[in-house]
Amino acid sequence: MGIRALQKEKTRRALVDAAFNQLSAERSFSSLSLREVAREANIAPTSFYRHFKDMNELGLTMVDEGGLTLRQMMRKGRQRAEAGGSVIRISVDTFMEVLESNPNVFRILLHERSGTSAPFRGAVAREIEHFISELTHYTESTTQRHPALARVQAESLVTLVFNAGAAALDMKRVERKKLADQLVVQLRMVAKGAEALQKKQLPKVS
Amino acid sequence: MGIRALQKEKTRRALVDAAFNQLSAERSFSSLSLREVAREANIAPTSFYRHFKDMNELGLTMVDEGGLTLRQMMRKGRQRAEAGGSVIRISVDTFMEVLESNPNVFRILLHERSGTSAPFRGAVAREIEHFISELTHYTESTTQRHPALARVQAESLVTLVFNAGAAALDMKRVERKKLADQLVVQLRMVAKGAEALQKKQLPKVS
DNA sequence: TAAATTAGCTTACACATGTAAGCTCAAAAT
DNA sequence: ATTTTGAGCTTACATGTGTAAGCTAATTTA
Repeated sequence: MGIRALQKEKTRRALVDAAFNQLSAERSFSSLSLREVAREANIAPTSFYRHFKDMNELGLTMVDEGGLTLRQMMRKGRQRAEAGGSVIRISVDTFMEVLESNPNVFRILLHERSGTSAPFRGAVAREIEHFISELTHYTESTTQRHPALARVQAESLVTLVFNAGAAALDMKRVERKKLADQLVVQLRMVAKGAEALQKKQLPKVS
Repeated sequence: MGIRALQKEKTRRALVDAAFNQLSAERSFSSLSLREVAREANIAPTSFYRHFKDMNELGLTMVDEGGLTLRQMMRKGRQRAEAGGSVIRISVDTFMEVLESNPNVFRILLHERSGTSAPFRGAVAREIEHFISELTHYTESTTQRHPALARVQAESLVTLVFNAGAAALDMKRVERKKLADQLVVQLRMVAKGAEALQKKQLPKVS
């Protein structure tokens, strides 16, 4: 990589990081202006265009990058669970830790999921689909769950986790701990329910 | 009511309606400008202030009004269910009908729930709390569910319904029908799971 | 009937935005 | 060694914004 391409990559990262750093509970991506991001990254507004066609392109990059980050960290958490213990409990704890250390990564997914840009909603939906898909396969491989049911179960779980994540963003540590406990109950409830539905549909086995 | 107060009320309604009508998949409340809303309502921009302190006040009014509308329609649906049939099925169908005829009422709740204004998030949270509360009481009165469990169950149900509603907004009738069916399965799953957890915690009864 | 109130108007201002045009000068290619 | 490329810059412009100041005219109150 030439010295030139290297510097370009560095500036591009500065732009992405600047955008992520400007996100907060009070500030969504769509409320950021090109000029603000450029200012934070220490480049002239018009230089922005050397890296992204427009703000949308930057935002979509952030969604992709964010989804990837989140999935990687959740996978790490699942590995932790292989050593023993409740997968649900450990996954929830991992999720909450990720949320605490990377709130803005989760924020952009959360906000743009119900945002006003169809491309953004699509990008977030794709990321969530990855979560659901991974979880479906995990469930199929660790239980005797019927594929279609495993899928519905995974969708429910991911929905509940994301919803709790959204609530957690507004909370302090102590409340968050309580929320995590409630989430664990919710997830166990879904798991139990899926089990029950499975038995109902396949009574011949018992 | 004097002829003057009457006209004022009429203009106020025109403002609220104008704002609701400008909402769409591509347009959130926070992206509306005071001038746009005033234009749509056929008044001068500065006259807006005769009715609302600022755009936030208009928005919070819309959230309150929207939440009320939604709850009223869901209550009507529950009455329909008293005549017989699955409460879950009928409630889901009612919800989907409401969504189809009042998409923007749901949109503002959905979007501002994860928006950038704490007051808005609070207002939406309060509306959702009403839903959860009503559903918790309903569950307690129709089953022998433990209060705390009924609450967690209701939270899960409302979360899943809202999530499905968000997805439904981007869909056409046929897809929506499929989504409704999946949602019914999810809700039954939660109900079954709650039942199972209840029996587990109170094995002495059986 | 006279005075007070007020919904809605017009005009005006300062400000932030996206982005077009065109320059510079160091790195890369020839 | 010379030419080409391109990342980043400065300047400039048109547009939409929130809202302050102050007028008008019709309703309401006294």
